[in-house]
Amino acid sequence: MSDASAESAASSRIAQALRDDILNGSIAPGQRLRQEDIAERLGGSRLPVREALRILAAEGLVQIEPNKGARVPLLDPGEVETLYRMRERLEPLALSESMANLSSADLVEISEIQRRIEQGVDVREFLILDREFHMASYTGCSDEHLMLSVVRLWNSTQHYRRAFMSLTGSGRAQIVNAEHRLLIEALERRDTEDAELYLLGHIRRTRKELVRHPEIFSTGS
Amino acid sequence: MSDASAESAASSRIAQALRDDILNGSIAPGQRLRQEDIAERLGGSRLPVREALRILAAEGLVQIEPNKGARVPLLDPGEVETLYRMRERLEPLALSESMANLSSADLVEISEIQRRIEQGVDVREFLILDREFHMASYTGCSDEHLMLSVVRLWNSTQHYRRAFMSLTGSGRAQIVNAEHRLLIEALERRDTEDAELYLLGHIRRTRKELVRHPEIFSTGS
DNA sequence: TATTGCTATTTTGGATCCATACTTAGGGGA
DNA sequence: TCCCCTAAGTATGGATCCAAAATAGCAATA
Repeated sequence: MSDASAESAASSRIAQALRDDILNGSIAPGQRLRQEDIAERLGGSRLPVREALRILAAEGLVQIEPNKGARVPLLDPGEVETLYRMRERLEPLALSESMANLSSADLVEISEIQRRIEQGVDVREFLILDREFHMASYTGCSDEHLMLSVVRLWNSTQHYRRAFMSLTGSGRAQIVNAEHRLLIEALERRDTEDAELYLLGHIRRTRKELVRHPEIFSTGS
Repeated sequence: MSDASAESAASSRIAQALRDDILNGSIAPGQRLRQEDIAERLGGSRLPVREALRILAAEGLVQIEPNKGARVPLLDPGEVETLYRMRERLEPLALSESMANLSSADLVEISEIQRRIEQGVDVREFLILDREFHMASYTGCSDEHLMLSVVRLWNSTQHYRRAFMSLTGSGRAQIVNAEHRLLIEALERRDTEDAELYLLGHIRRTRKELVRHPEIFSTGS
């Protein structure tokens, strides 16, 4: 996951390590990130750690308060709901920008990811594959600003997606699979309008499910 | 513009100074930002300058390449068009989130800004007032993520807005004023649907005008 | 016993110095 | 004359040290 990019810069390497830790749940929201601890744990001095924290702050993965240090943001239900509303608006745009450039090989890969989702239903695995599925559908979108915004939204909500899945199990798998299948079919028909609509519905339904489970947001650790 | 915020942190102070310079056009897109120059010009050592550049990179005002330093991004027409499409999707959302919390005093202030726009039509002044107008309409939106995204979009496109206005003059002032008036009237009626629609149309029409003037993007400096 | 104020420790912010990578100018060869 | 290669110069990345701010703990008083 990390050896593909040029591993030269120390700050990038540290940022990548912290990013992984935050996204896979090793570092929980609300947790404070002390510069010296990170420097000792990941190697290097405190300076590249500070740069790394700035990089992550730009991605919305940590927030920095002057003289108080960095911590993983702890979001309330309203904030997550707004982040999902932003996804509803931006991701259909990313999809429409992507569709014209999607090769048939891309479509095959998307279908392959969905096939794997329908086989193994481990929560941890689902989170990874579901993200891969949607990101694969955006591979044709070459605009960096737009894709960075989309990634930011996924990053910021990753923890609450995992909390939701861990809580409810994979009971909603059938619905998700149906939505993904409809999306794939629209992509194969090259129907931008339908694809945007299915994607909007998919995200919106997920948002409504999330807000019905406020217990996700209890600081239970 | 800058003495209101707490002037304590050096990196924040430097970031604010650079932000002003970039947004008002003193530093042009494509221009390289040498750390030592900035440190000497604004006071302090190179370290807070590096932090400041990271802050600005998070806002999309500069881009940092490893071992190659920071420069103001030089966008092509396609990128600006996509940024405007993002605005079309996100800003109506920010407006709808804002409207429920807009006081009548807020509405008065918005009208006051528009009144000033219709009086003085200097290009530099228009850019400031137009931005104030729209930001004032979002004051009721308390979501930081959403507002940060909106500000990022305005920042990234600021230079091209100025280039467009400088080129075409204020010939389109009548259309802009009409659109602003329609928006204000919808806000006063507390009609979220209409307000979103007017705002979408306003941004979309601006986008179409921008893409009709590719000469804005010629690197004429 | 609870609260408030002071002190000591921890942690972040900033400055200076060194190493490394890029840039550019100059010279040599085809 | 043009291109490429080399080397000097310049700019960024990183480490260590020092200063300032915040946090936590302790004590004293109401």
